[in-house]
Amino acid sequence: MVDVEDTHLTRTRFAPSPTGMLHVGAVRTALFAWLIARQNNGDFILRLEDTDKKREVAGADEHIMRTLHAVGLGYDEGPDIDGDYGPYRQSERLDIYKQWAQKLIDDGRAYADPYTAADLQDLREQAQQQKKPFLYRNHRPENPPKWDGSTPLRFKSDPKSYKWKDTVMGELATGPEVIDDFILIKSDGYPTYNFAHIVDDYLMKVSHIVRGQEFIASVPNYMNLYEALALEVPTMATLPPILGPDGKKKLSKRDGARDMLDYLRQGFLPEALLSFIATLGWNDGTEQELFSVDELMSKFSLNHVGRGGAVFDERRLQWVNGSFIRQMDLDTLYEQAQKFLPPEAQSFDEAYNKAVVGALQERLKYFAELPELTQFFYTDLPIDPSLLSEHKKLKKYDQSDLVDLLNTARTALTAVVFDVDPLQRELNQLLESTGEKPAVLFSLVRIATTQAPASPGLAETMAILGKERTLQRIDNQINALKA
RNA sequence: GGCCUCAUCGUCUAACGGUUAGGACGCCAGGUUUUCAUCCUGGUAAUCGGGGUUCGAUUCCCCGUGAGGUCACCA
Repeated sequence: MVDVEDTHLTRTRFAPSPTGMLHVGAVRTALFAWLIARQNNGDFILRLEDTDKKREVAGADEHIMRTLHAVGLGYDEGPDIDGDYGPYRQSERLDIYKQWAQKLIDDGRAYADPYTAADLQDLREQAQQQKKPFLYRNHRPENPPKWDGSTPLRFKSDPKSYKWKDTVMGELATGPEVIDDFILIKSDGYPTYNFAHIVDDYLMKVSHIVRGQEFIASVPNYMNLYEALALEVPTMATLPPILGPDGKKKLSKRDGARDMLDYLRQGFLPEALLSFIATLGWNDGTEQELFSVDELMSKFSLNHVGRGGAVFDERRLQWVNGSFIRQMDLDTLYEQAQKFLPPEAQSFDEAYNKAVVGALQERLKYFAELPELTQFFYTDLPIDPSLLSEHKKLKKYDQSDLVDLLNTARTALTAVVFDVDPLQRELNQLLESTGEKPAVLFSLVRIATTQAPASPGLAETMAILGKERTLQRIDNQINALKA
């Protein structure tokens, strides 16, 4: 009995080859596939396409799995998560491909390639000289030898026109001239992507194929093979490229395509990363700019994915990440940010560190900025005379005036409870009693207590630092000024 | 070169043929009793070109132009 539920189940896959790290482009492909599966209560599969032993990079498989988990794109089946359709590494499915290849041979739809590499090279050059595209099928051998696995096995194509619908790209059409006899199994016994992914997608019951547009030119050939194998063609969604900063070429390592884990290591939030990446090509038609994972889940649609390439703009990512940081509650923020605090933070208690993180929440773009921004909370920085001498207001004051001002402030502060509100009140009081503008008085005290070019609000900063250290630092500044 | 695809501010993008072409990032200016940041206000800036179709084209069609992809025993 046919299980109707089962045949309609949405199953998507992410199928990288383990040749290196995962960058934005790959993660976006994974994200979209993951979203479709999740919104339809379906399954998301990770399949490792490790059929090119020459390009394979040791450890890349682990790296890929780690990245997906870290970024929150969990999969239901994969090399490290058992499912009913494994194994999930193509190198472990060689027998399966052989069987399907044999079926094609038996049907007269596959044959041994008798040419040497040099032969092929010659044929290609001939074609090039005639300014014609090279088609292997024009040189299809009349009596190919029986395939013994020592030579490539080729698909015997059936050239024809195709018209198909791509969920993202729309109606697509090509003529028979793009159909050719491609290699199914290489002479090393491994299948090509072109063959293996079709077999696997069928066996793994994949319903939607989401992939980059570099494959679009091959789709007609895939259709031809699906026909030869009498398989139903899954829904196809072809994503536009993610471009480098020049807005032309596809983003590459050369122009800054970074390992997704780098962003995590730098303190970008997984959810911010996903929100940003999703809007590289997709939007929900409204003016919403930021999306939680739940919102992506309910709002995402392949139909709203644009067809043109999108430039990856890291400044926008920073803004997105900062916005997510600002939305977090302090406990969650602290939990994720604490490991980015400078090493000195270890000798302070949690309440203190949490207060520091809280003070920075309004100005953080990503956590790796934390050490630099919080230095003065953890160590007494040396007096930096340039902070005063280059200050646009303070540089006009005599050192003795500054000393007087600091002394006045110091005295007033001595009697205050070091909490934000009392401190702020006292500071305001000082403004009145000294008749100074905040730009003078507050700047002076702020510089004295932090020795940093920037810091959170003065009252908040002093409250965290505490009375003892604040007064000590003011004294240090006074002494430096007197010397 | 053949084939396929794409084209709105610098960038991400919105606009079921009718809008002063909208929003966001960035940048600039001003504001929020200090700095940096946040936040608020304002400003800057785009429909690749040419033809059609239409009362009316960002939108539909054609031709250019530009860009990208592909034409592997890589995926």
